[in-house]
Amino acid sequence: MPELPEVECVRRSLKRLVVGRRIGAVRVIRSGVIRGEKTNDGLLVGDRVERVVRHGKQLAIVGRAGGCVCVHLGMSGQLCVLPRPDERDTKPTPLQRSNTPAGSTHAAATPWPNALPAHTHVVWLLDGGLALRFTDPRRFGGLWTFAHFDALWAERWSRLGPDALTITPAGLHRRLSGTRRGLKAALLDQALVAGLGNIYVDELLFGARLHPMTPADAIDRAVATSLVGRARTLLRGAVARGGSSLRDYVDAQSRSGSQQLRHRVYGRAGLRCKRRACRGVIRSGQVAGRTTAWCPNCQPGPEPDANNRDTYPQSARTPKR
DNA sequence: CACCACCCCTGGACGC
DNA sequence: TGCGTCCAGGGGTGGT
Repeated sequence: MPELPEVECVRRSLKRLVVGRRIGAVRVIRSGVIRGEKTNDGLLVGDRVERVVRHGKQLAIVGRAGGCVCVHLGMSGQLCVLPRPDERDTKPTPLQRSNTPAGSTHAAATPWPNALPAHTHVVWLLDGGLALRFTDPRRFGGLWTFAHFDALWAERWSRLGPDALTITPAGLHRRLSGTRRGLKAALLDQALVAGLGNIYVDELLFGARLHPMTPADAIDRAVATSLVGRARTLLRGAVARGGSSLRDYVDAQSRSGSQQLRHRVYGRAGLRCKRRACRGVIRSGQVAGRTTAWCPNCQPGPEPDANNRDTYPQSARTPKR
């Protein structure tokens, strides 16, 4: 669920709360979520947070000594900064213990926060009495540790396209003209442009009045320019509203956003098009393997492949506003 | 290269 | 009320 705006909101709130703080200790509850060195060094223990960087949907917490932890929130990941419980509050009770996955080690020499919500995988203890928690029920997200920020770029972020907020019209045009895929598939491809997901691609295509199956290489320079402008407006607006909180998205201060109230097609299958002059009904179907919503009036184009099942009736049953 | 199916995983919605 | 089933979603991988 977190796409560029939500990840940017996490970055900003995280930056306010953790930059300059020292990481005193880390507790790894589920080590499987960490790829790369699972050592104290890899997880910045003993280091001080220098900055928090975002590219596309990914974050990096960079330490002063140069190491960094890349965070991908996947579908349900959260990074939350909270006051760390007092030592006297951290004595595990039977109830709290039952939340702890079997196999986790309770090396309780340090005052660990024990009253952890379910699906908490990693907890960093910061100075100033704060704790940073990584939680992710569905575990589509994860952490990648790197000795240097450059290594994160070399090994991971270089595979991504330009960030959706900084891509140039010429850059997008060139990249789109290199593929015959539909716009929906192309814009979801993080190697083409980084940061867009299912929600914002649908919203962007609606705003630009482009059908999701429009061949990407049919986009001319002028339309690419318009897409870049619309994407910036859409994404910046969403950041200003704190992102889209559909299910469980919150920023590092546990605040939810309100952009979901402005969605014009996503989650609105079966409902009336919000464009005043349009009487259309939003439909949805499978495009590029994703549930896709569009207005057939505002976004004329081919119907999806006849073999694709049309999920319209099912989606219409549960309009998410 | 393009595109597909499949997998990862859980909670929420739904049907009975 | 309670249980089974379906499904969303990003991204990686392996096959066609």
